[in-house]
Amino acid sequence: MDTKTRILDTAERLFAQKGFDAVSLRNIIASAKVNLAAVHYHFGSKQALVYTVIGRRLRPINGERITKLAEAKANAGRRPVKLEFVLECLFLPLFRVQADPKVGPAFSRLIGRVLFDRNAKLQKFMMSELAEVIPQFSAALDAALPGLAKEETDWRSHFMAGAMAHTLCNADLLEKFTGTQFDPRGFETTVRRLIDFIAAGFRAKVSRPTYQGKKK
Amino acid sequence: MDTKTRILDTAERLFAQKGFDAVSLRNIIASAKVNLAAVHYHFGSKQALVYTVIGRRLRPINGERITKLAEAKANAGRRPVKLEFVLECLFLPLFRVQADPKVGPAFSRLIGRVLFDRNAKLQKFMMSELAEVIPQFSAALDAALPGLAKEETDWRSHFMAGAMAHTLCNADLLEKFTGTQFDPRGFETTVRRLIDFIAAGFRAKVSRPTYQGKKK
DNA sequence: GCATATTTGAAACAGTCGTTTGAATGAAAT
DNA sequence: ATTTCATTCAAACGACTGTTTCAAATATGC
Repeated sequence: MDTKTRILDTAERLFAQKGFDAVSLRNIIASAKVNLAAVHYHFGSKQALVYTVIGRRLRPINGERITKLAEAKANAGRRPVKLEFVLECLFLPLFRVQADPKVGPAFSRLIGRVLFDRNAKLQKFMMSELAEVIPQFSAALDAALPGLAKEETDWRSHFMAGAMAHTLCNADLLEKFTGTQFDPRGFETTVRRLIDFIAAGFRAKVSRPTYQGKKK
Repeated sequence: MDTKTRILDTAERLFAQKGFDAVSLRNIIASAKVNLAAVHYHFGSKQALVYTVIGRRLRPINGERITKLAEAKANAGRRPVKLEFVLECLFLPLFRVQADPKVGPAFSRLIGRVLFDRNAKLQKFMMSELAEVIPQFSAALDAALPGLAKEETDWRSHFMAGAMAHTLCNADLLEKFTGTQFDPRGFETTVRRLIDFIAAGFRAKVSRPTYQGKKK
């Protein structure tokens, strides 16, 4: 395996375990058994390495998400895609990499971590990576939830993002807090549980609606 | 104000903004206008400072959570406490500090951040701080959800934790992703929205139950 | 084979990190 | 007034950070 991908794979693994800031380039090159300068030669900077690590996996995932949603739209005809199907298009491509032996559970952790990372540049990068996905799925959710105020849909999408990110990168905490153990191979079950939960949350009755006039 | 609390307040604010690792002691002492050695004099180490920052706010919150749950139990008599009330006991004490002018939105961000921080020692500290809260609320949730398998309850608690943490510490992302803006004073509305969503999620029908024999 | 790129290598760069030291200060107690 | 204690201060410690430099090694094209 060439130096470049050895760096990428090792960085992915270590970043997923400890986070971007906690892992130094020297940690990576020691584990990957390459020279320190190789990182800057191939990637230019640590920041660029981070982007590359994220991008090479996230781009295909986001592509698959959009393809699947387009298929679902085509199958649904004029009717909106059912909420559960929208969520499946969003979750399955992402969680499937957990079971991919070439990738393993490392990357999905990493993605969850990015969502919670407070780094202006990293957030900007992530936003640009999601530039297609967000509006498409946001529209699909709105269509699947007729009658729900946009503000409520937005908040519930926010809750969804939190549940998803937490499930992705802190699966080990489930065991720690509750004793129930996590099986990364059974990602279909995880996604099924997540969809059950999130879909019901989206469909929940708004108990005390916000006064409409408050919105500016 | 004395040096010790000035350090604590400043550290809390900066930690909430950028995270524990991203903020150096020199950042803190510069902003707090105290001497560098004062941190080690009063707290011993950065790690101990982190624990103190978290503990001084989290302890009262967890106390209030348990008190409120005990009250709700007393009011409910022999019947289990309604799910929404359990969630309210869990969320309200935590989200209320957002509106406290003495505390501000900084700390709630910080708590959300801790949940997602991958630091073995910090996680251990957090577990010890939640040693009372977790089993009590776990039992209350189980009681409020008769018939739901423990494994499902655990997973849904996990989803809840993610949604809660994300809402606490990444409220600004809501605006970034959706355009809907966040008002920290309206924490009751936020909690109401969160409870609507989470309660419905907990009550969702299990679409394809896991084969019981699989559990080892 | 030789010249030309491309890729690696060891070493050093300037900077920041948490922590420690020991002297200077302040207030309180005798 | 003097001793005693708690607190503050400037300075330095060694270790680590991302990045750069430039020579050595390797591969590529002719």
